[in-house]
Amino acid sequence: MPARVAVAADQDGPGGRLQPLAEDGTPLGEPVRVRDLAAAVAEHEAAEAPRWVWAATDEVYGRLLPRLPASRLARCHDVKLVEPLLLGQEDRYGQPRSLGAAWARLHGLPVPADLPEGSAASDADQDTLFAPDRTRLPPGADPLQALVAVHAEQQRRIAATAEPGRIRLLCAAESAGGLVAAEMAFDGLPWSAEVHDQLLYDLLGSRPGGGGQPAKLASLSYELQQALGGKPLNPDSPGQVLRAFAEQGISLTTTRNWVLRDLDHPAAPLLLRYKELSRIHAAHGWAWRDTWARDGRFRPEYVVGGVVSGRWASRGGGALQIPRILRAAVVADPGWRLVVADAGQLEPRVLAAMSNDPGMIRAGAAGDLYAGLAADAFKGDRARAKLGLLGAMYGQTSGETGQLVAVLRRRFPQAMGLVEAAARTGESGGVVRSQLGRVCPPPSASWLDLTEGAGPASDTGDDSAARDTRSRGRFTRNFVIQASAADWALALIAGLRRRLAAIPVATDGDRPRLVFFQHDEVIVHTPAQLSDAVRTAVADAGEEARRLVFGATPVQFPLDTHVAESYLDAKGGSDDEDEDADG
DNA sequence: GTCACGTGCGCC
DNA sequence: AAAGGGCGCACGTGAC
Repeated sequence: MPARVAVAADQDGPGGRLQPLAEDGTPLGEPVRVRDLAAAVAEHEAAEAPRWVWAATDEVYGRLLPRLPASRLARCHDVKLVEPLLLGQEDRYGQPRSLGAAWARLHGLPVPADLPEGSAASDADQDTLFAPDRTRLPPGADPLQALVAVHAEQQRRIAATAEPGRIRLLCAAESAGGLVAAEMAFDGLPWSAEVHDQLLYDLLGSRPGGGGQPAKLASLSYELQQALGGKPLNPDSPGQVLRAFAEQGISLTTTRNWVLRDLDHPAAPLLLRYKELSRIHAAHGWAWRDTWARDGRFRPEYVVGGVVSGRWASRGGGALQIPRILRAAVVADPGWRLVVADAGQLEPRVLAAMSNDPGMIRAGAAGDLYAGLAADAFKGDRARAKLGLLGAMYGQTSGETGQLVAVLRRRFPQAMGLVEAAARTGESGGVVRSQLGRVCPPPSASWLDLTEGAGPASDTGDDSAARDTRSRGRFTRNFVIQASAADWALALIAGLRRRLAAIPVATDGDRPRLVFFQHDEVIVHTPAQLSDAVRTAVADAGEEARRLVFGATPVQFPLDTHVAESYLDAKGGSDDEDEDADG
């Protein structure tokens, strides 16, 4: 029985070719041509559940999904997701990642650039040197043979890394993320047009015809204009707003919210309200829904590995920035529930686990890590403890927060030592890694030019070289935490996906589905009667992720899990998810 | 008209 | 007090 099977779909039509492989990528027998690729894949899956090997999950699996049984596929190896992880291991960061690029490198041929993500391949691919699909193979190359060769090479490269076990896990987790992303795009997030409409009506008034301005915005805009002297004013133009305030004798340098909140002038609250509503109208209004949330599902596109830290990015619809107020529109189907789980205080817990700092471990053991920190070092002032710790992880050094960081440095030397070592590595031009070994990008050539000889210790002032150096330090400081949190989250969704698939269901259509993932939070859409099974799956997956990524750490990564009909209800009224631990 | 950029704000 | 990391998106602005 093959451990793996490589898949190449035909350019058009439902057929394709399969090549059984040994675990190390060696072909077992001859490739098999099939007329119905989805049926053949489903048959293999039922028989032996191999790890599927393909050029890119979003394309191959995305096309198979509609024709696969509801049980879908368990595991894959995504060559295009794995390639940049391995390039990072080999000090070759940033090279093109397509199958064609990897194949060209393997053969010492000119390497094709990656196509811009999201563009239709046929549009962007004006040159005729490479395939019209996104594999970027030259026309002479056989896609299946190229896939088999590149995959075997990737397996060899994984084995050649310093810690093959970790990198193998990282590659598997990233590939599993590809499966999840494709399925979430396919299944969509349940979205109630009725609730969304009601929200928009309450906030903005009736939907304007012809894309005009909603009534509430028009009247706010008029009131604002009157409050600022009565001259015509576009509230969306920061320049005009600043000039209008100046004419009222108020000198501002920016119109940011935090400035306006402290401003004692009748125009300030009007402008704040205008900004709030106009943003909802522009970013998540009727036009947004027409485009992204049709037929009861919000279907964004997720970009696995779209952030260098391993976080996902999204393309279109702002999937990872759904405003809190609109979460009321995320509503389960009748008879179904949303199981919403978020990992509270994930990043400080990651820091505690990575650094093994005894004080931080103690602080987290009681449940609320910030409160524990506060009891230990800030006379119980939780807000200051939280501010200080976030400052330490983000690189804040100035102002009051800088002093809080100094307190933390004395009380939690191991934890602070870890982030500060990461910062120093970055400042001196080095790279840092996540817990599973994801490598951060090296500094750019221009960074090296600019900062040459201008080490942070030799700061002569606030010249741009020193600023760039510090900025690089903040980036690497944060990278070790953010990227390791992403490691954990990927392991979480991979394990959760596997457990959800194992939950027995009455009928095929009634399966729990992972429908949302946002850095440290997941939503599962499930038949109501399976809610408890899903809760268990979430908790078990979190525990498994902890063990896989952090080994024997005593640090817990508790998942705050709620079952509800709407996302808003599940999240409660807290305006700070870190505070959820309080109640 | 398109494009790149800056501003500002949503999320983590 | 406003020199904290990572994103995506809409808008205004200025260059072409």
